[in-house]
Amino acid sequence: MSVHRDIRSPTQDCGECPIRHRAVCARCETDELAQLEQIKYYRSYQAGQTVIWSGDKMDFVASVVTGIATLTQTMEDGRRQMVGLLLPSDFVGRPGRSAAAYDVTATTDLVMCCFRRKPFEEMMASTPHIAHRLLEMTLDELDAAREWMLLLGRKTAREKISSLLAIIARRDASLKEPRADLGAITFDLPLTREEMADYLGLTLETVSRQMSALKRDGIITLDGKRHVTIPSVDALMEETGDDSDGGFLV
Amino acid sequence: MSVHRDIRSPTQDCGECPIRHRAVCARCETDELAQLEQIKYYRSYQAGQTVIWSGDKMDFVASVVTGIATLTQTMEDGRRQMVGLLLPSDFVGRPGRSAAAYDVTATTDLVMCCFRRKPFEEMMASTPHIAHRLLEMTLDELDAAREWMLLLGRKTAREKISSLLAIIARRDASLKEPRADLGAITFDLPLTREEMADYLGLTLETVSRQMSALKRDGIITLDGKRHVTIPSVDALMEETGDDSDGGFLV
DNA sequence: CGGCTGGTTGATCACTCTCAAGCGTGGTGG
DNA sequence: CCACCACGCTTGAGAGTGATCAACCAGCCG
Repeated sequence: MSVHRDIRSPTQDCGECPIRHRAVCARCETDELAQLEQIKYYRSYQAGQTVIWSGDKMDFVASVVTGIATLTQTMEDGRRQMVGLLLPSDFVGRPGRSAAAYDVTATTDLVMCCFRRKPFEEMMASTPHIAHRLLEMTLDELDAAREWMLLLGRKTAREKISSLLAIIARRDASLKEPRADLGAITFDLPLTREEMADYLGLTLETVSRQMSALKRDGIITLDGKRHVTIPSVDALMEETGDDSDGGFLV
Repeated sequence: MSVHRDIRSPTQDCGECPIRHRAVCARCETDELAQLEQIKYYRSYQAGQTVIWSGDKMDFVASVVTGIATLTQTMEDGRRQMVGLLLPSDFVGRPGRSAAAYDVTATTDLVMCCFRRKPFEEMMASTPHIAHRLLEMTLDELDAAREWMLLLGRKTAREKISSLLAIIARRDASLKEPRADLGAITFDLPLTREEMADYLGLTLETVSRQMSALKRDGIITLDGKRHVTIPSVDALMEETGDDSDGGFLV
C-alpha cells in the first residue's frame, strides 16, 4: 500500500469528465470550461484518509469526481454526527469562507477536481452559469438535509436503517443503466457500520442489530458484511416510514 | 377576533423596510429595488394560521418581514419534525419549484413580502445581486441545518433544550441594541412546548420536564410559561454540549 | 501464531416515550 | 356571576427503545 499523501493526478479534459453534466460546471459553455481548466487540478485520496479537518484553512473548493466522501461534526466528548454524504458531482467547500466548517473524509478512494478558491470566486462573479448551478445544488442539499432532519428527529432505528438502504439503492439504480426497478437490487455498502451509525444518529451496535433484524425478516440479504441484496424494493420502502408515493416536486 | 383570511397590507417603500439590509434584496441597487417594488405585495397572517401546505401550488416566493414562521414535515402517522424556523429577513420558497415542499405556519402574527414567482425568477436571471444574495442565504441555512442535524442526532434532551434557548437568546440579543452580553438576558419564547418538541425531536412532556429541570438548577428563570430569563449565558452554554468558543468561521 | 479491524450478539441500564391525571388561565354561555 | 370548557402546560408512573458494557467471531496481515 502506498504512503499517506495527496496524489496529484494528471489534468483531464473537461469534455471527458464523468460528472460534466451534473457538477457545478454543468451549465458552463466551452469558453467558460476553458477558463475553469486554467484553475483546476485533481487530487486523489485513499479510503479512510482525511481530506481536511474542521477549522483548517481551506484554499480551494472542489467537486467529487469519483468515490465517496463524508462531512462530519464532532463534539468535545467524541460524539460524532455525519452531516453530509458527498457523491460524485457533489460540491465541497464554500465560496467566501476560508476555513472548513466540517471534517471531510474519504470513505472510499476519492478523486476530487479542485479549484483554487480566489480564482473560483472571481469566476463566480463573472459567469452566472456557475453561481446559478451552485445555487441549484445548494438548494438540493438543503432539501436533503431537511429530509435527514426528519429521519434523525423522528424515525425509529429500523426506519433509519431502511431509509439509508433505500437511499443508497436508489442512487445506485440511477447510476447503473436504468433497468426496470421491479426486480431485486444489489449493491455494496460504501460505509462501515460505524459510519452508518454516525450518519443515522445511532450506535454501531444498534446498526448491526437492525441489519440482522432486516435480514431475519427477509427485507435484505447479506453476502458478507457489505454486499446487500434487496429482493423487494417495495417491502423495503414499507419499512422506511416514508410516504408510499415518492412525492416528487418540481 | 377577526376572520380567517389573508390580509393584503398596503405596499410600503423598500427604503423603509426593516429587513432591507438582510433579506434577499439586500444587495440590490435602487433601480433594482424599483423593479422589485413592481412585483411585490405584502401578506399578513395571524398566529397559528397556515401559510401553505406541503404539496400545494405555490406561485410566490417571499421574505419574512416581521414575525416568525416554521417549516414542518409530517409523516403519515402524524409524527412531525420542524425543519426550519423562519425569522425576519428569511426567505420562503424555492425559485424553479412550483409546489411547497413543507408546511409553512405562522407561529406569531406574520407579515411577508411576497414576489410572484415567474417575474422573480426572471429578475434573478437578469440581476446577479439577487441570485448572489440568495446563494449566500441558502448556504447559511444549509450550515444551520447541519448544526441542527448534530443536535437531533447526538444531543441529549437537556442539551437540546439548552441549545434552543441559546439560539433564541443569541438572536434576541442581536436584534436589540447590542448591549453587553455580560448580564442576564430576558426574552419571550416564540414557540409553544409542542412546537419546541417538534423542533427538537422530543415529546412535549420531555420538553416540559427539561424546562422544569433547568429552572430547578437555576440555569433559567421562568415568569409565566413563556417569559424566560437567563441569569448566566455562560452557564447555559455549558449545558448545550457545544464547544465553549463559538467557533465562528469567516 | 498473534494482533488488529470490523462486525455480531448478549445482558443490563437509562433516557425518553407513552399514557394518564391534574393545574391555571382565559373565554363562553347560562 | 359563576359553571364550564378548551388550551397550554406540568407532573407522575410505567414501559420500551436504544445505549452501554462486554464477550466473542471472522478475516487479514505481519
